[in-house]
Amino acid sequence: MQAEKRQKRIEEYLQKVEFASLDELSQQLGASVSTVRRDLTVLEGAGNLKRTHGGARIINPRSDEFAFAKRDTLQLEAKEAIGRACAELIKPSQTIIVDAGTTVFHVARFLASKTPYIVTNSLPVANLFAADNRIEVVVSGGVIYPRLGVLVGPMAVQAFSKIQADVAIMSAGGVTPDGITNSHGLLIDIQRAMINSARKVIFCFDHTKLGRGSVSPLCGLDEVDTIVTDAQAPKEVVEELRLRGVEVIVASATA
Amino acid sequence: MQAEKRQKRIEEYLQKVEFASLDELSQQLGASVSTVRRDLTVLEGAGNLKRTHGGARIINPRSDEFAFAKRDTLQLEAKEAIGRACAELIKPSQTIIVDAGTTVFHVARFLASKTPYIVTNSLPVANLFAADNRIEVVVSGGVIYPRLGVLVGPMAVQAFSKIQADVAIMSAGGVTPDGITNSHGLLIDIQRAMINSARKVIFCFDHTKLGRGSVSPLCGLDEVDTIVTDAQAPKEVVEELRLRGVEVIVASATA
DNA sequence: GATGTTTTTGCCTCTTTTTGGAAGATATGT
DNA sequence: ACATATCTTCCAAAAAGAGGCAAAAACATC
Repeated sequence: MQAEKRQKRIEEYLQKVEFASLDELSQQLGASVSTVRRDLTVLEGAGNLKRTHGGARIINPRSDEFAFAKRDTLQLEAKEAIGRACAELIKPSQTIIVDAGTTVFHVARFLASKTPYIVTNSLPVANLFAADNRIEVVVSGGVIYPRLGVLVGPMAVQAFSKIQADVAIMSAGGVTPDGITNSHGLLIDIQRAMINSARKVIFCFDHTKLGRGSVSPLCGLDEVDTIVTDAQAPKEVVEELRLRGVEVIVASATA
Repeated sequence: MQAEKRQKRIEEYLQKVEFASLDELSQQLGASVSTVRRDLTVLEGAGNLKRTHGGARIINPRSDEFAFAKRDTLQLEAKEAIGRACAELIKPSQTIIVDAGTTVFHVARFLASKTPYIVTNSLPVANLFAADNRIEVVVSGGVIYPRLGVLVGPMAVQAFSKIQADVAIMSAGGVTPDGITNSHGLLIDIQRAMINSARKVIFCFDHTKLGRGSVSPLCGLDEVDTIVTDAQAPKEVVEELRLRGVEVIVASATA
């Protein structure tokens, strides 16, 4: 792996765990301890890290598990596969609600060819289509939730309550047979408004989220029409979801 | 495959993943590593890439910004001077309406230190502060007007009608002793709402806009408190504006 | 359509950089 | 103070870059 890539992954990893030992990092990156040591020296010079005995600590801990990393190389293929598969479910010229979150962002990337009418509260998604004058994009109002680039608050809720859409493409913290959960309470109201305003509800989950629960309940499976996930999804969870009447699409990672 | 096409694809690919190794690119393009190496040398010369050992990285990872922010080197110094001068008029923690447009965008760049509370309908401005969790930014809803990255339509008008701000920082197509005019009819309703909601109205005009008229009238000079312009502004127009009771600040281009 | 020229491409070799490990020095905890 | 763990420094191996060269492709000319 290349030095830059490795160093970026060190930063990303530390962003999540705040502190990591050299062995841990070495294992995480598949590089030797010496190499990690050298990388840390460089990164410390850049100022984002602080080395400690036996490891490193992030200087500015913004440990937000959902932080939107635009260049989220982690599981990029899986997310692209999900994006492609989910975009295929959309018919041309439909009105589509697009949720925030990295997984849904990757869906949006494949939507352009459908010339959809898009309603979103995600700044990254809005930016994606902003320069494209074939596509009409409505941005909900709201307060920017930093790092995520989502618009939240009553303005956002109201914006989604007032509309009618063909499809809502959404994501959340986790899904179990008991329903879908999310960790950000602020988002729940908005997502509920999205679900209520859409005739069809599609959720996108990468495999790490299947079978996983999160803090706040968002909705039951009966409110979900389709779930799109990637090929590494545990089969038993997929089966369980299908038994509950949800259409589950497993996207294969073909290029 | 042709060199140009290949190089374009390299850029596109790097746009997605930020870094890529030579092997990765070679495989992605179906060309040999040597060829990719040569392409990267060319692209690096063009300035969009930076080569690293074993791969390459895009130079400007914030490519989601709008075209205007980058290619706007025209009168960059003048606009920066205006931006700095205008930002000085703002007191810490004020509520500020920030209009769309390149000139105002440059003001926004200097606002961060005032930790203002910002309300805007400009996506570029929203993006500017999206990652900064010290600053609260409210985005008006609306339909994206492509190319400019402005949110327009009734949602936007309503958003500004409902609020109360300390200052509105605005821009328009031109200003004459008869008043301020703008070319985009869609924007007029929104700008009028901004003016009505703000206790103090500041307009920023680079010198090319002084004394120039545009299509639709926006407001009279009596509704404007302050105009900020750059050092190349024609003196007679500045005088004329001052005679009509407007405070005119001429920003000097000092770094 | 054939032929000669120019450009591009892929491979080879040589040099430079990076990597992983080992040995000794330094720090940490009991 | 001792044992252990961690850091620094150095070196050989591996990976990557640079430049040269011949084959292939593209281009131009007739």
